[in-house]
Amino acid sequence: MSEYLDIIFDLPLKTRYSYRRDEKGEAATGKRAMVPFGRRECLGYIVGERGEPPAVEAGKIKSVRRVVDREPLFDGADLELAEWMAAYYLCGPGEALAAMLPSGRRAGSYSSFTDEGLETEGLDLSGEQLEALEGILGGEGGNPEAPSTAYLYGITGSGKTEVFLRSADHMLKAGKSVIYLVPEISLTHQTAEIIGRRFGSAATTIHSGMTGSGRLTEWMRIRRGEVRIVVGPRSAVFAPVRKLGLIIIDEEHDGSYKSGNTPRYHARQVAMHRCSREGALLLMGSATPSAEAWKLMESGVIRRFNLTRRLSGGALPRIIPVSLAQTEGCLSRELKDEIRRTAQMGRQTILFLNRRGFSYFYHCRSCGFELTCKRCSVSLTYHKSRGRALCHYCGFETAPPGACPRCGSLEAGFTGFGTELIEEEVRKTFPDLRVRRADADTTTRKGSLAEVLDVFKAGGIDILLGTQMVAKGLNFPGVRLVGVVFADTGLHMPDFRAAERTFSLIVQVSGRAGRYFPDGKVIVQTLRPGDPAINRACALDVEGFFKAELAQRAALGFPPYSRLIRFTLRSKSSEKADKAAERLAALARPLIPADAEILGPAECPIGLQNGNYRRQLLLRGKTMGTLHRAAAALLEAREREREPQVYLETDVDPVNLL
DNA sequence: AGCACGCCGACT
DNA sequence: GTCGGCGTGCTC
Repeated sequence: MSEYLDIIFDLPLKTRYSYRRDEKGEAATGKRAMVPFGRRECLGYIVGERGEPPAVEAGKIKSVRRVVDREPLFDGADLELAEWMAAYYLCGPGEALAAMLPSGRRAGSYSSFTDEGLETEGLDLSGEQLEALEGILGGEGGNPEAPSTAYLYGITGSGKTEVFLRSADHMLKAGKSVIYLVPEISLTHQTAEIIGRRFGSAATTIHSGMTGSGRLTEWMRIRRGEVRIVVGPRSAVFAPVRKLGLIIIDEEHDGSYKSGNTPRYHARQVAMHRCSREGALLLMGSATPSAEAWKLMESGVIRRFNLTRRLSGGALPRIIPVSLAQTEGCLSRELKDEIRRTAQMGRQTILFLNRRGFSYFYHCRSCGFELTCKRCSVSLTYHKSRGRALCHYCGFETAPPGACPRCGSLEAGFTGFGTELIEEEVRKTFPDLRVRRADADTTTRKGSLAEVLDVFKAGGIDILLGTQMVAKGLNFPGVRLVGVVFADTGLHMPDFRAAERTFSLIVQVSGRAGRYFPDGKVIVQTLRPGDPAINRACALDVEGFFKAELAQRAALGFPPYSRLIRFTLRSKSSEKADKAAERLAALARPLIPADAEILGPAECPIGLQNGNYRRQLLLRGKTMGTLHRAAAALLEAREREREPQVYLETDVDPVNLL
């Protein structure tokens, strides 16, 4: 009966293409097929079947080569989700579908647990935990048929995981399925192990590193309802579980929930959409929520549950901000003393270096003045080639002052820190201690990070120098001291989320110290000892931080008080990039509604990457609806006049503005 | 995104 | 005289 199949591709195309099907065939929707497309063979997704030929010349219609799958990979609900994603993230529906499916892109591989779950119950819950659990599962009016969004806000070590597990258990017992999201890399494995022990063969993990021949198999098991709890990183939000009852987002603030390539979806956004669509509960948790989540909690849209006490006897560490202003080099007297003392006690130190790279910011050694944009309140970045300081949001530029504009001191200028420098100094200062570095550069080989961490755990390292990767959720009982070498790095990023990231990083990192002893210590080195974000982090004052931060965001009109869509232009030629950016802005101007505006075009904070010159244009508006319409119209207008050798990337709700 | 078709410069 | 640059248009 249905002689034709409608197919979409993992390409930036909106169009569905119709093909004559091979045989009469059985149901094909939801399967993949190899088809001739242009002058090549492509794998496409069958999204529909039709009896009538499509409205194109009959001669153009080609035939399906072969249908690849025996069973469908996706159903109508999945397709609907893909279509929603395409509209929301301004990509092709096929691209969205490809990101959702296990075979598409690098969506990760799946592996199941074989043993039966044995540890059905964990420890007894504390009063706080119990109260939170009841509140979460009860819903506002105690109505489980109208679930909502809940947030478990609790300090590190306060037992969020156990509440997550109990919530999951509750849903499983009610016959529903659960998706449990964890940040990429470090946490996946630990959590997967716990879940595997607890729920046995009803559970599955998705880990992103491995490749397996049977990775579709687990996907199919989930679809058939044989697996009812799935643990994994952001792509696991698409797991095709039956009767979705709950999505858990652990460490909700974590940046890895936002995809770095097209479609640049945010797992939290997708989870919200899925949950409201499928009538499921969304449960997030963190010690340092994102500003977005915090605002929603304040306004009551998200129900908040607090965990305020650390379990397992560990006290919160003392967090001490230390000024670097008078320090030669990068290790303060206080930090050196404390490292020595810690080593003498036979315990360990983690020195935390946040991201390296281009933190060249204008700083006065005398009065601490820093050069920022008046309009955007982000650091101005020095541009060597032209000798100017620029704002990467609005494009404002100025000549860098020779003397400090505030106090007139000549000890002012652009400075920055590098990781190699720090490592060298640490080794020189402590020649007798065992020092190891664990960052992206030194641990590129798979398993080499795990090796370093194992050695560290076994006590074979005195000082671990690490980046983000050691900050997340890892527990090392031997650690007494955590040193944040230069807390300001994040603050100097020309990004309106700089303070939020810095704050959350310090709080998260401090959670690594003294988890099992009462004498944990954290030293936070900074050039801005008076900085409110740093001070509030040291005081673990999350409420105070967000009160100030949200007021600031509101005043400057940044998220969560507005929405953003970012367009990035890339080209080998800086002239072409500039021209394309100007052209894009010109196209955008007449399309922008009254309640929205264009920021830029400006050079991206990372203005040259891999030989590509990068420019950006931001669309900012009160609501996403009007922004979406403008952005869609802009993309359509641009399609008509192609810019050669210039690539355009679209990012809805950008998290990183680098 | 690919991939071919097509129209202008320096090479066996 | 051709090889090859990359601009532009299409893919059922």
